[in-house]
Amino acid sequence: RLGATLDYDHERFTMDDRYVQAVLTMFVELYRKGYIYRDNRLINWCPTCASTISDLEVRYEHAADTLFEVRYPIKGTNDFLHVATVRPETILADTAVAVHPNDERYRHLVGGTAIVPLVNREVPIIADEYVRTDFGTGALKVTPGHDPNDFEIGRRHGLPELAAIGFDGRMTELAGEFAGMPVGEARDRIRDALVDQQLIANEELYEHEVGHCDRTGDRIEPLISLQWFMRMDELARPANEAVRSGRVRFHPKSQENTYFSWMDNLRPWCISRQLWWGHAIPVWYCPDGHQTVDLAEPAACATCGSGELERDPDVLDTWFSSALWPFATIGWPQRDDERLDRYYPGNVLSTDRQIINLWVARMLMMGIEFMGDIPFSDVLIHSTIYAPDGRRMSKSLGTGIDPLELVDEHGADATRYGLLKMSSTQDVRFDRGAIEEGGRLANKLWNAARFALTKVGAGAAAAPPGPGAPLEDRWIASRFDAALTDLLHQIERFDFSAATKTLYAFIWNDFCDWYVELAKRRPADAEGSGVILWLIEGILRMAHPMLPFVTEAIWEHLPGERGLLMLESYPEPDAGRRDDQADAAVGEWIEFLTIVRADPGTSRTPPEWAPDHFLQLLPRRPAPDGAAAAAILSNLEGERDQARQELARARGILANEGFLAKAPPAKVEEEREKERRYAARLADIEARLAELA
RNA sequence: GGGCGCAUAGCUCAGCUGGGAGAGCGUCCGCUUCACGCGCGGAAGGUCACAGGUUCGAGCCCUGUUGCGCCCACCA
Repeated sequence: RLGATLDYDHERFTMDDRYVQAVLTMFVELYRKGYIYRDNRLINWCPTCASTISDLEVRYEHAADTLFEVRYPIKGTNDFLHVATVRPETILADTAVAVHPNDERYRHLVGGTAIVPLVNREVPIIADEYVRTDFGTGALKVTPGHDPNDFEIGRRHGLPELAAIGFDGRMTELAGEFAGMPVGEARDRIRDALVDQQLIANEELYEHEVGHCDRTGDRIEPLISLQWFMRMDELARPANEAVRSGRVRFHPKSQENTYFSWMDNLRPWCISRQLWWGHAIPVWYCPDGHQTVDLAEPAACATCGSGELERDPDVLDTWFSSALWPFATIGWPQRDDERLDRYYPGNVLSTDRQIINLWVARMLMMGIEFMGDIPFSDVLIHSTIYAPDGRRMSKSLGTGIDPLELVDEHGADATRYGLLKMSSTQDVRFDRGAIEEGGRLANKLWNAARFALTKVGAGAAAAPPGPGAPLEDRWIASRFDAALTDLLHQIERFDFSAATKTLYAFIWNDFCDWYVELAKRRPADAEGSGVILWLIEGILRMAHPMLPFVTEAIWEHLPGERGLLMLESYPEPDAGRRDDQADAAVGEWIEFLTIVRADPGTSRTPPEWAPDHFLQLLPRRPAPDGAAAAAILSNLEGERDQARQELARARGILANEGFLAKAPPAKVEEEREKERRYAARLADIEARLAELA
């Protein structure tokens, strides 16, 4: 509906057989290279999804919790070690208490034993650099099973990884009398129990950020689980380098920050998901727990030969399969598709910054790994469009706008133009006015072109203006080349908003307001009609990518046999069309006519060279009645005041010795010239005022 | 907590390496001018968030303040 020129013969769906094969191939190869492995790790668990979710799908939200200061008895003494926690329910899974190695307050306790309250488990008191001496009491309870930091500490010290909370969001058998309770309830009950035993030294309000599931909004439960992971550090290095060296460029460049800040701190990627829908993980297990990784179901276990195999029930994170989109869609891993050579690497990837890390970074890594080259050289991060009131567009808020409705209401060309005009290096609010502008421009072009074509004689052949062509013909050819040059630069810079402005100004102002108005008043002649045809062809080619439908429709009306405009080549700039003399002359005429239109009583006279059809644009002199005379007087007085202000400004600047001494000479001369000009104009106006008086 | 960005005409936004504030829409005043009233001509409208600083000169550079947005982050 938008007129996008896509290759509909090659649609690809992520679950197509060939695409599935590509995904499995990637998994198996990465596994064999040692990047993919299975491990017990702390993962982000969403209780409602009943699945792991990736770090990038965790949304942090503000939460007001209670920070408890809990007393842990120190074995063999009557002393207590105080630790701070917001999650007393995880006490049941504590396997150590940690302090900072340099913390004088606790140094004598390191190596000793603390007793975990309620469960009376004896755990070591350890020293770890991670602990902050200035937070809480400076002593940290270590719960490897339920906290990411603690998990790391636990791995460093070889601590057991216990689970007091299960995948159903309830307390496990480990929790003893609290087993089976939902986490929230358990927290209250455990707090009460601690109070009973006088083990809570303090409670205070604590505000912090807590992870929630991006989809369900559930509070994320960090749990230990056996999952598939992918090691990222080695894969990231060349992808990082590709952007660092400029082989891959982000537009705008500032978006590279997003990329680097993530790429420089990559952690293993948990790629398995406990979902019903997705690419199945190509791993089979035998009763003894050996795993066999292969593209298709193997006949027997690769380790023990057992024929009783069960497939891994998990599926892959959706972004795993997305990472190979640039090459798996055109034939990889088979090499039988010529498009693979022809279209890889591509050039521009256009996307939203939300998925720079989820998708762009991973396509770069996988492209380099499997194709040996970057998948694209330029990453265009386009604007995110917000609703007119500044809120995010979303279904639940009802703030979304359906592009198809826009196409119905304003047309596809208008919608394309409007979106291009709205585009920016930063986020924008949806502006229906931009789309309406596109609609008006399409309408204007349609009318102007059809009218101009009536001036083209039968059998005329498109030809650019020669040296002896009428002034306006040489002028418009010069302007066309300037506009085309600007437009190409703007498109190259991905500055589509500026490009719409260039196109609009050329079509509406130069072509319609001035050229057509001049051309239609001149006597018809065959030579000129070839120029008009040449010009219209050029304009249609130039505007076609932005306004494909209306330009194609006009193209159809051009004389002669022709194919589709969309198959024509794009026009190329030609400095030979530039004409300084025509630019200056018509420029002078436009300036003159603008002044005359604003003040029909002006004493200014048209330039001597102005031909007859130029003069026809002059406004008719107003009848010399009283009202008109008063209007002229008032206009003149306005002009006089303005000239006085300008003169005073120029003189003020020239009176500044610092300016005379330090400003560039050209600048100083510019101001002197202004002083002369406005002094002359002021004298002229005052003379006319005296005359009227 | 760290980082990035934005505050310019009633509205949506442009303003490149610092030299007299722009566009479109909206508003107001005129127009049956042989393409278009989705049009033509004209006009009004801005202490460029605030406070300092650098400079002959700042919307643009520096510092700070206020308000808003986004990204990243494992401080109990």
